[in-house]
Amino acid sequence: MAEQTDTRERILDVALELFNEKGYDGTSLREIAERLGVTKAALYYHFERKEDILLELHLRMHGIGRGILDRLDAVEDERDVVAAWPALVDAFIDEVLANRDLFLLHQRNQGAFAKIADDERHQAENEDIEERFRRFLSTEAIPLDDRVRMAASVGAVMVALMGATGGGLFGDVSTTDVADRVRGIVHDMLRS
Amino acid sequence: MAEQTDTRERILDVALELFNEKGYDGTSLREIAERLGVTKAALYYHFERKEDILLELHLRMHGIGRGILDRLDAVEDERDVVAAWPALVDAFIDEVLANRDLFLLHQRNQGAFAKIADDERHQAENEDIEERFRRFLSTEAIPLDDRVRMAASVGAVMVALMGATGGGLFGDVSTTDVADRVRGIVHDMLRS
DNA sequence: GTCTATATTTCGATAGAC
DNA sequence: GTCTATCGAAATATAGAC
Repeated sequence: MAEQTDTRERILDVALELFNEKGYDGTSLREIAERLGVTKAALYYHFERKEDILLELHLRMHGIGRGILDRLDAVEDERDVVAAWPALVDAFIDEVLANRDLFLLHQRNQGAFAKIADDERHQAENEDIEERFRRFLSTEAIPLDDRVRMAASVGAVMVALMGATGGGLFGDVSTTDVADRVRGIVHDMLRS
Repeated sequence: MAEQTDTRERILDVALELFNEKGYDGTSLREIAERLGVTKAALYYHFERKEDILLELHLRMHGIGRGILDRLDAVEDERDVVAAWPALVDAFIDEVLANRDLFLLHQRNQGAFAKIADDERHQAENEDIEERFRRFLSTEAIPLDDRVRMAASVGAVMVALMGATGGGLFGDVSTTDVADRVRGIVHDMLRS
């Protein structure tokens, strides 16, 4: 069985593609249906609203971030977070490499996500991971310099690595090659 | 005179606000007009098309980036770019501090900008600054490690500094305080 | 589950009075 | 320079046959 009930999966795949190409708002259900080879109405069998497609993709992104943040929460003393950070960044890099499209979606459609953030369905389950991340970076028990370093390391990974995988930011260089260098650079950045 | 002919300026201000809140595509002219206290039709007296509002904001962003990139082009030998980079990042930080909303717009609406990039009006004058930036990072005469460091430094500034100014990423810490630390961190990052 | 309609809303844009 | 009124297009969403 299963055979073709994974139309739902195919919808999500195509939607993710198109949302990254033209943005969430700039993508119509008609376009998704056409690229998928079905009609618009078929999409409504699988998702009640267009929003729900974006929401599901958001939740997957959420699951990825949660694994990392849980490891952050597991650190007993807040001041030990700094020591734990390099390993977490490595995990983050692995996730970015494996789920680049999802991270790209999140980065490029913050406006659309902000809209559905108010939604009950969204607020119910999960606490926003960005919110949890923010709380860590507001912890006064951690020296400000370390907190800025942690935030900066995330930005460094995002720009250097995401640019390398998708846009060929560095020309014809293998992604793993760039990833290794990013790891080295970020680790250096984190030893204050 | 001048008195209220700067409705044009107010439109741009409100549009920049809304584009950052809900994205370019997610913002309707009706919303802009409402927040401004005028009607939709009034907007069309100042701008022929919705695109033109975005385009004007884009051109301002462009003017900012051009100053920095020109200094990059002024470096004779490509391999000296690495040595010149720290000073350029400092200039970049200054611009981000002074024009945070414009940088946010550019970061959050890459898709919308890509659409108008094909436009004749846009292509005429200026070559896209991101394209010029990309070309530098593809220059094989510069060691890959240095190029990744340069890209990473931009990401570090964007996340740490933009987060600090807008969202209070680090709690109640002054922006200039964060900015100084970002400078230090990025300079460290750039001495290979 | 997917289709052919079609209802409903909203958007960008224009015309013309003031 | 701003308004009211409206047009045409495109979008989301629904109804009902198959």
